[in-house]
Amino acid sequence: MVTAEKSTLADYAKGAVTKAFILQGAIEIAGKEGLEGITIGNLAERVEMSKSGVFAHFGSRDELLIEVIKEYYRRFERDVFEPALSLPKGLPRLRKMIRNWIDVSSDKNSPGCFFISGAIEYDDRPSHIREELFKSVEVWRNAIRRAIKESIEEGQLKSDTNVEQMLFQIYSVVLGVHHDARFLKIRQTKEIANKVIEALFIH
Amino acid sequence: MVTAEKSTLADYAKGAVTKAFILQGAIEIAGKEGLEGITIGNLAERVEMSKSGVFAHFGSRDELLIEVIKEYYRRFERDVFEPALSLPKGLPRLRKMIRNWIDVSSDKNSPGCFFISGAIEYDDRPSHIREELFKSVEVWRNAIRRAIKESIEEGQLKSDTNVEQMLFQIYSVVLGVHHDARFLKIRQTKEIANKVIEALFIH
DNA sequence: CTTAAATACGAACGGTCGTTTTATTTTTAT
DNA sequence: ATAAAAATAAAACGACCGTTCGTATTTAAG
Repeated sequence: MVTAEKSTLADYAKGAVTKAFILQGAIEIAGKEGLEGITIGNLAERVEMSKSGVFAHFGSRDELLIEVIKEYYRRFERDVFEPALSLPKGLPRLRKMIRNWIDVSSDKNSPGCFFISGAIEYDDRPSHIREELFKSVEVWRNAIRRAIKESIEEGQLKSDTNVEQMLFQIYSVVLGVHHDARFLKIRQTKEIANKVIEALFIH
Repeated sequence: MVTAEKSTLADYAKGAVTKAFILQGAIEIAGKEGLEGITIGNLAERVEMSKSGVFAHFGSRDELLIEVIKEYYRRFERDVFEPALSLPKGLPRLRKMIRNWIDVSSDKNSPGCFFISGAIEYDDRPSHIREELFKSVEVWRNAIRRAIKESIEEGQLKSDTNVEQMLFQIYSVVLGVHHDARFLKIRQTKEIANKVIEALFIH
């Protein structure tokens, strides 16, 4: 028998494939019910496995949630950050980052931005989950900081621009988008938000 | 016997006093764990009553949460809105409303703003609780709208001010305050926020 | 003072929670 | 093909969930 099939994608650990499938289900649940809405039970039901089967992949619910956050972070990087890298440093790239972020945060068919919903869920609850979330958020905030600074260096933002204040304003607008689009279900949210962002860059 | 003690505050239904005490405990729990963090069990423990004793005052957990939201709304009105009414119509009053709101949202010793945390908790979950929350938020947003319009009428804001955009910007800033102060625990959040608000009123 | 109503309690219900243990099946490597 | 290892399942655990019921206690009214 020719056993020369060495390392296709499929035989690269059957467990890893299942795990990815479970994480996908978990992200979908968290999109509707929040990270705290993920339970071993409803997740097992969604992926059509036994509770113990799901559980065995993670060892604890905390570890499961941490892996969910890590996976979400990877997707966020892929969908929001990396596509902006094809644009030139400075304002074009910063604009694209924000626009992608707004799209993710307002799209009712995506799970929403876990950085935002998670920040409220783990406001006052010290835990490993909170720490993992905090780490992801900080990486993202640093990416925005860098883009702001590059925009200043390129002469596209005023040289006396307060980076932290600009970051606060950008972050606030996206929080506003998340709120108005998802909770209040206001349709023209994106349009208003884009106007506000543009005004931010003109002054 | 002289039974002429008609209606002091104390004998005005013993049950109402207990109920208020329970709601106070519930608000404290929700401040730390969110509205969904309120359970009959942990609430009963906090107020040192039996589960059934607590339960009897409300008839269902949903009704309990709805009453929590109503009570929170009353306090919000008392602490945030009403104190601003002593200032003249227009920008002074609007400024005070926002300042009070920011104080409530950033103060780590208060339960935080349920309008904000609740909006995320009940993003995608249709329920009576969501409806009650939505109602409260809308009343508050209308109060802000009115104050913005009065500021325009008084000539303190430009006559071509877009009310909905101004509302979006104000709401976004407070969302940012909530986020940065409570999740990120940034200390100078209030200072930055106040600068941003002032900039909003100058242009 | 007596009595009816309001209030609170304790125990139990069926469920779901996260987790553990034991056993079985499926995949992988020799 | 066979043995080792990985993956999944089934069942049960104690804890807590919201809720119900019957009973005791406390309060208010006559």
